Amino acid sequence: MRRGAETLFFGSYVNKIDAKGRLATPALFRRALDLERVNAIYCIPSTEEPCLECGGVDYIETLMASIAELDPFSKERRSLERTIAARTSVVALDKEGRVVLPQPLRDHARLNGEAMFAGLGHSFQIWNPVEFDKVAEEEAQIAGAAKLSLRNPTPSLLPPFPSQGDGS
Amino acid sequence: MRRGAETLFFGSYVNKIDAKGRLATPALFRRALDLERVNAIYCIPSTEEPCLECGGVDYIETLMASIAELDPFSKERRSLERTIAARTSVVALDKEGRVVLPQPLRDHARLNGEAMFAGLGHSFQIWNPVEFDKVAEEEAQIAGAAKLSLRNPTPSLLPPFPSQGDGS
DNA sequence: TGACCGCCCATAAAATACCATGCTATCCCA
DNA sequence: TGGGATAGCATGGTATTTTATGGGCGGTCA
Repeated sequence: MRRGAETLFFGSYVNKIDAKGRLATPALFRRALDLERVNAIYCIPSTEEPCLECGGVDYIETLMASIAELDPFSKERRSLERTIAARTSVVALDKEGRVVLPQPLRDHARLNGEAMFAGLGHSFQIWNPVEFDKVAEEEAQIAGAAKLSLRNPTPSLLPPFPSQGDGS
Repeated sequence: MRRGAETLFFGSYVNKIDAKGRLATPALFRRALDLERVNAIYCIPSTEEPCLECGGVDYIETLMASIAELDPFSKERRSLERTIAARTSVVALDKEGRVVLPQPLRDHARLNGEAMFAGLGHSFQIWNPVEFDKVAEEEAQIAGAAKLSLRNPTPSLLPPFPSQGDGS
C-alpha cells in the first residue's frame, strides 16, 4: 500500500499555462499520485481562498470516507456531500503529465499565464503565484506561533501516517 | 525499526560546492539517513535563521505527524502545512551521495563556495560556515543555561544505545 | 463550421546517472 | 614497527535521461 512520505506532496513549483490551457503537473507530484490507478487529479475550489484543493484518488477517497462517517440523513452530511462531491472536478492527465483545468476552476483561482503548485503533504493546492504571495506573509506569522505549540506525535502512530486509518 | 544512536546526526562538516552546485553529504550523515526507503534529504528554510533545517524521511514524517495531531481544519494546522510542506524541498542524492540544492535554498542559507553540515541529533542543518560562526557564540550561552533544565529521559522511550566501538 | 479535446511528436534546458582522480586513513603482513 | 596495499571519501568531468513547454492533426460535438 502507498503510505510513506515518498507519496506525499512537498515543495512548490510554478509552471506555465500554454495557449491551449495546458499546465504541467510537477514531476515529483506525479510520482506521489497513484496514476496507475486513476490517471487524473481531483480539484475542488476552496471555499475560503482563491485556490484549488487538489489530490489524487487517495485524497478524495479519504475525504469522502470521513463524510460517510456522519449520520446518513443528517443535514451536515448532505451539505458536505453536495458542496464537495458536486464541486469536485476530475481532471485527466495527458501523456506528458499535463492537465487542462476547466474554465470555472481557472476563474476561481484567478489563473492566467502561470500556476503555482503548493504541496500540503497528503494534498496540494493550485494558486495564482501573485495571490499566494499575498497570503504568504500573514501565513508565516500564524505558523510561527503555532509551531511553538506543536507536541511530539503520539508514538504508537509513528510511522506510518496517523491520519487515514482504513485498511479493511 | 531505525531508532538507535547510529541513526542520529552528530558532528559538523564543511564540504565544497562545485561548479554544478553539487555538495557531498558527510558519509556519517548518509548512514544515519534511511536512503533505502527514500534516496533524498528533506530541506526546509529556517524561518528564524539563514540556514536549512534538514533530515531524512523519519524527520519529515515525524514533523508532519505532529502537525496532523492538530484539528484538521484549524487555521494553525493549515498554516503549518503550507509553510512547512510547501516550503520543503525533497533533494535527491546521486550515487556518490551528493545533493544539488535548489537556488532558493542556496539563497536562503547564503551559500557560495562551501557549506557546513551541523548535526542536531534527529536532524541537521546546513549553514554558510561564516554565518554559523556569527551565531555560535550567542548560541553557546543559551545552551549553557538550557542545560540546567534537562531531565533524565523516560526509561521506556530510551533508544537502545549500543556502545560505539570508537576505541582509538 | 468552429471551438475543443485527445493524441502524437519535437526540442531545449535542466536534472540525473555514470565514470575518473587524487587524497587520507586504515589495515595487513612481513 | 614500518611500508605497501586497500578501501572509503570528497571532488571533478562527461554522457544520458527527464521534464517542461511548444506545436500539429484528426475526430467530436454542439
